[in-house]
Amino acid sequence: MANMKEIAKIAGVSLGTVSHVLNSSAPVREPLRKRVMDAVDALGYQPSQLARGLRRDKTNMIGMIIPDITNPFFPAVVRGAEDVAFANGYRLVLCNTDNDHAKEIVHLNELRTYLPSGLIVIPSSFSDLTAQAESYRKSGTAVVCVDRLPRDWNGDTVTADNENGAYEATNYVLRQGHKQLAMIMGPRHLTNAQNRVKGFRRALSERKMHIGPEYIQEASFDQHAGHSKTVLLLRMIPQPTVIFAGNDMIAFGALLAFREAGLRCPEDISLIGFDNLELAEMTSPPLSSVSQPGYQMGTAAARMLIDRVRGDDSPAKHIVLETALKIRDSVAPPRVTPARTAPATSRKRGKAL
Amino acid sequence: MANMKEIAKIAGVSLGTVSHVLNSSAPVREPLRKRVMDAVDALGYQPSQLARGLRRDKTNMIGMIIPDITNPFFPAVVRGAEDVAFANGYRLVLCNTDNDHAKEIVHLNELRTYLPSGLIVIPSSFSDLTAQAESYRKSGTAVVCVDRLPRDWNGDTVTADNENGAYEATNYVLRQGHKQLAMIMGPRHLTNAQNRVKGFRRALSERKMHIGPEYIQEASFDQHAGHSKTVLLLRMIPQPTVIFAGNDMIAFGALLAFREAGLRCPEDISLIGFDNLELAEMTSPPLSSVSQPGYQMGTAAARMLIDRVRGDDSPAKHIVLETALKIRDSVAPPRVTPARTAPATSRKRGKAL
DNA sequence: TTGTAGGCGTTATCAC
DNA sequence: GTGATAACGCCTACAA
Repeated sequence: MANMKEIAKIAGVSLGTVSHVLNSSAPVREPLRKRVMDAVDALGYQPSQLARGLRRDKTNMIGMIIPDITNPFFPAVVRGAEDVAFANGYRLVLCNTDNDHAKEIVHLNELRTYLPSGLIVIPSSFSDLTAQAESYRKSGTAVVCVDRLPRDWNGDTVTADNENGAYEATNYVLRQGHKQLAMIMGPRHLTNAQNRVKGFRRALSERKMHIGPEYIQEASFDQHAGHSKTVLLLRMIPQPTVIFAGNDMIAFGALLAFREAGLRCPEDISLIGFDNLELAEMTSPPLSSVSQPGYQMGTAAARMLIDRVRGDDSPAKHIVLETALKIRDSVAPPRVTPARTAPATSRKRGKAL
Repeated sequence: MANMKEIAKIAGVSLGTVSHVLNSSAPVREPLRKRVMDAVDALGYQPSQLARGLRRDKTNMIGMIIPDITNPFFPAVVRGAEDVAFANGYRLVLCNTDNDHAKEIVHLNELRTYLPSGLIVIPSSFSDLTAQAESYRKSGTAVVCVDRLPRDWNGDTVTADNENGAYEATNYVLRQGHKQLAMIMGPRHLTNAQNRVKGFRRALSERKMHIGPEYIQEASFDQHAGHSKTVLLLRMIPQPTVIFAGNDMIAFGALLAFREAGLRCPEDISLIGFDNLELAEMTSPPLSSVSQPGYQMGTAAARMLIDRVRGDDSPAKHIVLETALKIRDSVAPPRVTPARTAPATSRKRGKAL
């Protein structure tokens, strides 16, 4: 790999001059400048980011930490962040934590030794990310938290309006006449899951409705967990007439459980999700879901981060993006059934009793 | 950030000794060693990967270049690669090319200046990646190509047995009695798409069947393209009774087009995909698809790469992973209809004529 | 077994 | 305007 010294020799100038040309750190007379540029082209020279980073105490990397690249919501966020970062000359270094707190710490620590310009984090838990990130910021590295927030986090954030999204979805379901609602929330310690429950509860209490705590199940944000919690809910009496899934992956799992139980959706039981993944419209039936602008969350986070890197030191910003209810076919009015009795179509129930 | 000099001072030893302790590059007597380790712990010292990389001419990064993080097949491969890389102390730097050749080159060039240990590439096209990668390898950086191969590539590879997978899927469809087949292949220049067509053709020609070239449509590997090519195929006379989609994203688009055209799948028209994404079982109807082990492709690639980094200089290896036909509900025997006439259920056709 | 010193490729500071 | 030169943090001969 060519280096500056070679360029200098070929162009017949000093090393310092090459640097000045490359960084416009000082005006250089045209003929010299041209000779340098020619040599650069001839050798296909690219400055070593390693050396540059070492010297400047900062690289053009932006570290991005996500819980699970396998959940399609996150790639959308990543794409948004990547697009903005790339366009501004930054490169995204992606780290997957697998929702594992320990792995998150390893990544955080190691990433730091690469002196990234900034960090975009979708925390894996409430973690003590705050401490780590604080230390990042002390060393001049910007950090933006996205989607969910760690405990006591007081830096920049980009989130969706989870509470309101859930509130509106719940109201929609209630307007359809449902009385027996259930929710499969995400992990209890994640702020986005918490806020979705909050919206759900608010809609209920505004109508003076109350539901037992067993109708709000906790589950990790994946299909498998969605499936097993749905099985559980279907056994309850009275059986819920609608399930609000904390995210679409959970909803997909629920759909599977319905099918196994011989329940038709939405005739026998309704379902609504959160995220509005691209695939929500492909399922059977097409899933109604609260749309969350993943791509925009990514672009917003990256833009904010880059502003910080470039010197914006205003107080912490909190961007909250709107959600939108996407109505498809998975919610219908409940069947009319005698109170306190589960619908006759529930095969599972027969077994459970 | 603490550095070795500080450690040396606190531990009361020289800088060299610290290095020796950290890298076991020379035996150090226990008391000294302990003092050094204590200082390391006390300061939470982590060696600068930047400086280390500069000095060693190699970092612990593995660059991974993928076409589109948004297609769920790729994240699976990434996860596989990440898991193996992480477990071996390497960090994956993910770059998204957006199927854009120019972006691929930018990433390739820039990544190199970070001196990664190796590169895992899912090429965005037949590109002249070969030239670039050759130059990587000359500088001692291992490169493994996954899923699709660039023209004239003669280095290590990990692919699925695309031809055979397509061959078996086609045979399955033929056994169901279909005579009017169509295929929406992926991009013509991608080797995986080519091989799937090859398998498709082989199955046909073994039964002495012939189909017109207009029944093999080219499309990029996404839902949108799948949709529009399906619309096109549905207008043809005779209308195909089954569509073989080059991948599941295309199949999802086809499903949407069926729905718009008022065609029921599989009663009116059958469909089969490739990849067997997790969501294939969630669609309406659940999609039959050729399963491709994405995660394993990732682990195999990473393992191979790490072996190379560690000195394996045997001749180029080519790992080909088996596919498996996953039968669900999207293929049924064709309707019995008068020859040369499209089924009466095709509304689109009415318009097209 | 420990310590010293040179250099990896840059950039920044300062003479000229 | 241009060109030396000293860091940045680390590793590694080699000397002690």
